[in-house]
Amino acid sequence: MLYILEQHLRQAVREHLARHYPGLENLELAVEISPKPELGDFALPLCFALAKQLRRAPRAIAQEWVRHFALPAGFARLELAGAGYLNFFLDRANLARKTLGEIAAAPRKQSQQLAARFKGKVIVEHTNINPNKAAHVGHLRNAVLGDAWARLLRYRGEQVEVQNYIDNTGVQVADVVAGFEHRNEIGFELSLRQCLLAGAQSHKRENSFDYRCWELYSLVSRYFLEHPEALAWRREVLHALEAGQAPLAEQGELIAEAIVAAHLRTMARLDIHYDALPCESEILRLHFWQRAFDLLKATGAVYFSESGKTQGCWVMAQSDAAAQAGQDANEAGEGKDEENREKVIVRSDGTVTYVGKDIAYQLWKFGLLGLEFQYREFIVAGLNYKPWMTTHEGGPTMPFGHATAVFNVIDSRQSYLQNIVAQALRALGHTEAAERSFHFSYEMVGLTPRCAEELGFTLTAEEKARPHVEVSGRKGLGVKADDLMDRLIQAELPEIAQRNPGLAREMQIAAAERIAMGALRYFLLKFTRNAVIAFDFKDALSFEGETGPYIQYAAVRAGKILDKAGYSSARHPHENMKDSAAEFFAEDEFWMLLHNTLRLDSVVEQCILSQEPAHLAKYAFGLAQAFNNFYHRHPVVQESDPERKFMLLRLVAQCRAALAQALDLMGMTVPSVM
RNA sequence: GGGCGCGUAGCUCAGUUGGACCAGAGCAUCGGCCUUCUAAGCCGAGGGUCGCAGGUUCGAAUCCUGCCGCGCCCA
Repeated sequence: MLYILEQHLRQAVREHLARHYPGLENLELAVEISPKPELGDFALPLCFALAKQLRRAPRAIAQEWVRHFALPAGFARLELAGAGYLNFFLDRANLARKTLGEIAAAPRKQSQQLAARFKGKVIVEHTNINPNKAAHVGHLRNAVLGDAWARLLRYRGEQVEVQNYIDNTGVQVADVVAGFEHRNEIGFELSLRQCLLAGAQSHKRENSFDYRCWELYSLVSRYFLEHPEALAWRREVLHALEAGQAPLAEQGELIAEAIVAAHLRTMARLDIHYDALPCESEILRLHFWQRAFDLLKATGAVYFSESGKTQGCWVMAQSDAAAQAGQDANEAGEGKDEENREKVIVRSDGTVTYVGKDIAYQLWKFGLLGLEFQYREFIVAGLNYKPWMTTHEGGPTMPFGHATAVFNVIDSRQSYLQNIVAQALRALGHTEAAERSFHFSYEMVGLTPRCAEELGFTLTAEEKARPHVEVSGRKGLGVKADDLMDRLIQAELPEIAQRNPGLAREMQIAAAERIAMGALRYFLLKFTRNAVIAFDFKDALSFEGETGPYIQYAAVRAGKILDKAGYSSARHPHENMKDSAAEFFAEDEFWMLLHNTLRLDSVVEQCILSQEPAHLAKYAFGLAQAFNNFYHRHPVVQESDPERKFMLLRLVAQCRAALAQALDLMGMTVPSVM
């Protein structure tokens, strides 16, 4: 609600500017939430900017505003404060009557106030884990960020499609195929068949197929380091994968599918789902790449290199300035800096690089390739939904792709490659698509040296001195996603059992899972995207302070009060508030709390504009803090004045709803008990 | 060599497009609060030359320049 009021205020201010300060109506408008109730609800430092333009004292200008500005509906008054601040006060009682209960009891998937910005479909691509080993905590950050982003966009009213790209013909899968083929040399005891069977039959984590492959992958990687001649295995497998040659290609498919299934189950534990699973194998076999290559050649975006290091390769002209700035590729390339570089797209042996395939994929996402995938339902045991996976064996086409905007959730190390993809779109004349290709980048998750050692790895003195060490699938160094979730649940279960001894075991487990997943998701969302997370079990396993459970706890407490008081919004309709609202919300404490709950849409908008879900995390925590504070000061159920008690209950209901909504946007749920 | 990001309390991090009391939160430390709607909580205390040096501005943690340190990417 505050979002709409803010928009109305902006509109009114603009009109006032146009009428009384012609030529200045396009001045940037900063609208702030006032820090204290005495200073109103919104604050505008506008007069300082006007003072600069008009060369007059800001206070004098502010006085003119106080005299002449016509307040929009919902506002009570305007005051001048400080050296020239304009403080706007809302009509509290009026707003309370309108807004209490505005946030529905059950979380909404879409805001009533916010409208979509993009004209068509928005694709969010995230997760994208190489299907050759178990997911680790770094992958979790990607998926949790991507999922929260998709939820925010949907709430904003966007039509969102979530894709998870499967690189099933790459080096990483090849290495695992080679590992199984040569398991005797590298010292791995089980065959592919045995691993698959054991994984299907056993419930033990260590027997699961993705865990076995994690182990195998690090074994084979180490073997390659010690026996470089063995890299011939990889080349052989890679070739077979790209050509679709049995039996190696079949093994690759088997492995990749089993691992993708595992990843989907892992992510489903966090309530993360995907609409489509486009596979690299289809990019190749359905000749997506060939089409993209033809387009790139026809426009001269890529050319055959006749000499130098890149001789025999198809390359794309590339200058650092262009790659980094993105926009002005041509200008930068022709500047003084002659040092243009060439990015290899097709190697001299005819194989296409990852970027090449990525260009084809990106073109397809925008519907600019002129080719479509075929799909099959990807059925996974124990999964509560069926995503569509691309296939080369025939199947229906689906209305995937054809987006007007694309967000690629990929860590910041790949920003160079992402820029090349955007540059390729531009070179093909698709400037709009290039501008609507967003690299939703984030920093990696590293491990604190202490954490790495806890996992049984010995570090060099140099590594120990670093703030964090990099997770490495090749080294097998990392915290597996399922392990982490298991540990969180394991830590939580005794806690919930102790607090709710009478509760049925299944209910205890369900609550423990919700809390554990909430803790994990919040932990990964509270950092801003460009902060490196130095992972440590101590912080990640915490349930106190700035954590997901803290927020869930506040929501559960609020629910408990409402239950105890037998409150339902149906029994106490808001129209009946009458004058009690004015009296009640004259108290700053209550007003500030209501005000806080009404900020949700503004916060979502801020998240969208800055592409930063962490703002929502901070907001939810702050709201939980405010509610806890209120909770301790006001024993609602004991309140003797019935009119006041109803007002308190309405406020509690409002807080509960706002907390639940904020949690839902982060992919978290409110447990039934805590 | 080029590019991107970071540097804020002992530790981990926030800090909207520069703005109101010359900085906030969590953790950790210390001290209080459970016969009351759950103490996963609340209240309080200590703790910061916002990396350093200049500049722009009525006003800078925030913008510009240079330097130092760390991380990542490209060649």
